[in-house]
Amino acid sequence: MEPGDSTKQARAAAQLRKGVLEYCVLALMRDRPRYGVELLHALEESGALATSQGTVYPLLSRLRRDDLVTTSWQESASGPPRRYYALTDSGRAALDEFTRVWPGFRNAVDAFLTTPHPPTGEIV
Amino acid sequence: MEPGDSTKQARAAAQLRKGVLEYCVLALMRDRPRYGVELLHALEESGALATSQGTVYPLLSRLRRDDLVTTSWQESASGPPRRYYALTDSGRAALDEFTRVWPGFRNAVDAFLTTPHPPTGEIV
DNA sequence: CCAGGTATCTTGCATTGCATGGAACCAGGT
DNA sequence: ACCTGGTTCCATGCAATGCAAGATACCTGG
Repeated sequence: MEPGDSTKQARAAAQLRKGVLEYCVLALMRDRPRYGVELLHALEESGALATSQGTVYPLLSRLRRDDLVTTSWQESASGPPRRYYALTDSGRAALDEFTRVWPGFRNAVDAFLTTPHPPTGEIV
Repeated sequence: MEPGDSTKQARAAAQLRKGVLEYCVLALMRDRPRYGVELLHALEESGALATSQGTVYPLLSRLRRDDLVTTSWQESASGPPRRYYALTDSGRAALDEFTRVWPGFRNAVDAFLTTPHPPTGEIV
């Protein structure tokens, strides 16, 4: 999916990311701290959630503003210092909450897409 | 989930709906035309995608503006006339497109939530 | 005639993904 | 010393979307 793409497929995918990206980023921080470009690459490799710096950095700013993550600078051997993002207790709670809500949501969408909606209405 | 609720759970669910609601509404019209309140009730019964009139009617206006649906007035035996919404060819194409994109997206999110992200990095 | 249920729609706001652009740090070649 | 390219961070402005709140209108029954 190239930048600037505005096909129907791209639009659907872009809208899908809304609200999910935040929690996928939190999930990536679950087992260890991460820095911005690292998160970007991980999302890229997932395929369906590939995005850009212009999306990730404002998102990370919001997470920090809402106290879901804390940050710390760390030297790098191959470039400028990196800002690492780590989950706070609130961040972990938000991730757990999403993990609870997600299956119900996913199944509801699956049902809408696969269940027939008969012309006669459901069991009157 | 009550209106005006602003718990973390409600916020996560609200963001999840973004971009998905449009296609669930299209899916509801797949087998027969529907009118606004009917759609509202169907979403309500699904649980995870319950929403309000203030969301559905602007959405339906957008669908009509983009030629994804056509509308026709029809008398009702128990109230004011109803505006029925039916899929156009473009609407059906958009729904099919989403149906193709959705599984990949769903599986990607599942993977982020359930796959461990080891501290040592993946297979160096 | 008026109260309540059904049905439609508008307005304004907050949130969010994104394109674009900019800045700083480091290593290597010339 | 200079400059090119890779890496890393961030800000600004726009468009799309869900939502609360409010407005309008039709119909039936008391």
